[in-house]
Amino acid sequence: MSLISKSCEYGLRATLYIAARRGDEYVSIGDIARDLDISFHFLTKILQKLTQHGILKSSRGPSGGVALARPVKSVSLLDVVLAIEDHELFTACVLGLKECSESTPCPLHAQWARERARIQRMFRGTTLDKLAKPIADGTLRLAN
Amino acid sequence: MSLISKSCEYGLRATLYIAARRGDEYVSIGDIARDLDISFHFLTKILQKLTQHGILKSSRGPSGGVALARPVKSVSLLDVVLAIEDHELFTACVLGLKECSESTPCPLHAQWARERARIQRMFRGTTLDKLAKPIADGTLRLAN
DNA sequence: AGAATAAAAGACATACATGTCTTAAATTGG
DNA sequence: CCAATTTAAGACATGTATGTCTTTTATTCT
Repeated sequence: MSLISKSCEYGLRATLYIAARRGDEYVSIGDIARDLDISFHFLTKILQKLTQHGILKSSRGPSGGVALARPVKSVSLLDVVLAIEDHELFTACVLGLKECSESTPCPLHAQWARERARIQRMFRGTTLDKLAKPIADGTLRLAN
Repeated sequence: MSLISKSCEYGLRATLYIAARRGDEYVSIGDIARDLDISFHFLTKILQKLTQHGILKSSRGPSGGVALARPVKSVSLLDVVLAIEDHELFTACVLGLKECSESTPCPLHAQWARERARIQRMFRGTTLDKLAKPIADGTLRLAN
């Protein structure tokens, strides 16, 4: 398996792509799909979720597209992940037990709880503005 | 998504179950499936993989079943995970890029590489013997 | 040897994620 | 108003993980 779904990967890459292009100006989904080599229609549905969650705003018609609905600095990767992924990512038992908590732990509960909390902090602590510049200037890339 | 697949969850729980029953004596897959509430035929296929990887040994016929092929102390959870899961779990890019490494990193490479290494260490450092006792005496459980 | 037991193997079915395609609705510019 | 553009919405197809069922093979016990 993988930590996050393909939908989530696409959503994160697209959001970072938008942020790297100033964020406040509309970018067409077709452009994003082409540059990031993602299926256009599939990406459209993913970005719709982000729009519905208030992370992106959209505009139809010529010169339309999607843009960030909030300041780059105020959007974390966790916001994007939670808008697309099931919330259970950071709460579910690593062994799949329904009831797994401090009081009724599975054999790996303590160790896994620590790791997933770290991962969540990693996503929460990374805001779009921190990555936008190196992406914009080509230091970091969003596609192969 | 989840960190590991259901197959992997089942494989880990079954292996821990076997370890908690001394490990060296054969346990029928039917018993494991019943106690852990896992589909019998599905579990059979998963445990076959573990047998093929030399983690379990099996015996057909009456009083047969599966048992650990090696001492409990020498089997780590990572051994089980890697026998079932794709090896890419601990190497793949979190954003799904094919080429993602120190030299050509994605925007999250550095941070994710650190986390996935920790998770791998968690699985590698946890051997069956460390969990067998608390499971055997009921302190920790493998099913709801 | 024969019957019972249990893993091995593989066909088949189901669920869900992913991907493709078509139509509708909204916006822009001439 | 009309044509072009672009998101929205939903039907449909494909792929993969998961789950079920049947048959085969090996082993044990009588």
